[in-house]
Amino acid sequence: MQLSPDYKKLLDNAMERSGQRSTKQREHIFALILEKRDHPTADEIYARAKADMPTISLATVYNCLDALSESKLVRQVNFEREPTRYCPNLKPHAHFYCQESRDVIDIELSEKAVDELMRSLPEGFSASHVDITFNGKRAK
Amino acid sequence: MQLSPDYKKLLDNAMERSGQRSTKQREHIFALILEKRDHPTADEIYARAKADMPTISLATVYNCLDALSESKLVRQVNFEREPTRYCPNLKPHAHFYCQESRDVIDIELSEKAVDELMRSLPEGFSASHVDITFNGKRAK
DNA sequence: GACAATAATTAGAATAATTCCAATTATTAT
DNA sequence: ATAATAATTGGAATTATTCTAATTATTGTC
Repeated sequence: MQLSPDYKKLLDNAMERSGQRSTKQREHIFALILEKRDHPTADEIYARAKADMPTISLATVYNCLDALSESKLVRQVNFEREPTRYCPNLKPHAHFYCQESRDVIDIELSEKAVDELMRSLPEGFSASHVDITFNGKRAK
Repeated sequence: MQLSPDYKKLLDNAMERSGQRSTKQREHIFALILEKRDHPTADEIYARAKADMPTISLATVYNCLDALSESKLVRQVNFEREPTRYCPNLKPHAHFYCQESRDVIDIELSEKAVDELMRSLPEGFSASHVDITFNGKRAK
């Protein structure tokens, strides 16, 4: 699990911007999430992380995920009564949650759709981001 | 806490449709959620429920909330690392989550916005419902 | 209205997800 | 190299939710 120079720089900058440090563990977790973009939970990330970094602790995984979320390199995604999942797709997008398989799929959104949605916000509300989850089944 | 005849009928029908029974506890919980529409958690609902029904148990609260969710009388709403909250607003709407106060406010959506969003779903995906959460701050 | 069948309720134990803690180690700035 | 600060670690603690087994309520049938 190796972070490309570009992503390494992205991480370093993001950590700096948010007043946090860029550590081996944070690099490793970030690389891991970027590698297999399947919206893993903290536990799954912990399991994967230990393969290359056997001494990492679950508390550190949570800490790294917090650091990455805070600096906006990953997004937290929540589904009904499921543990939080993590997503490194930084483009505006929605999630489709398949109620059968529990798989999560990124759904691209048109600018128009996002615009129209933002227009729904009344005066006095300002949103930093909007989470959109489609719930349903994927046709076979 | 008394359910109006109309809502009582709504509950009875919904329970019947979903093959569940209409009980005192379910009525009480439903009435409670309808009364103060502030998106309470299961714990908050438990606390409120005990005022009029001191012997109700937390397990029953969860059971009632499941029954109500299953029959589509209330919606479950999830925010980042917060316990599930419950919402009795059945009209299509989004939620605004104020990151300062942790308040949740219902946001009405235009048909156009919902349409445009639904159009974003590629072939082969069919959504039964879509959850939309704006995250941000409410201007003073 | 009594009865059997079934489902819901209850209290408490169990589990799952996340956070906290105090000691150690790593990173950063000087 | 040093001091200051932040991150990591393992384990304990906490929080949210689910499970369990015994009791009670509801429903449909006679």
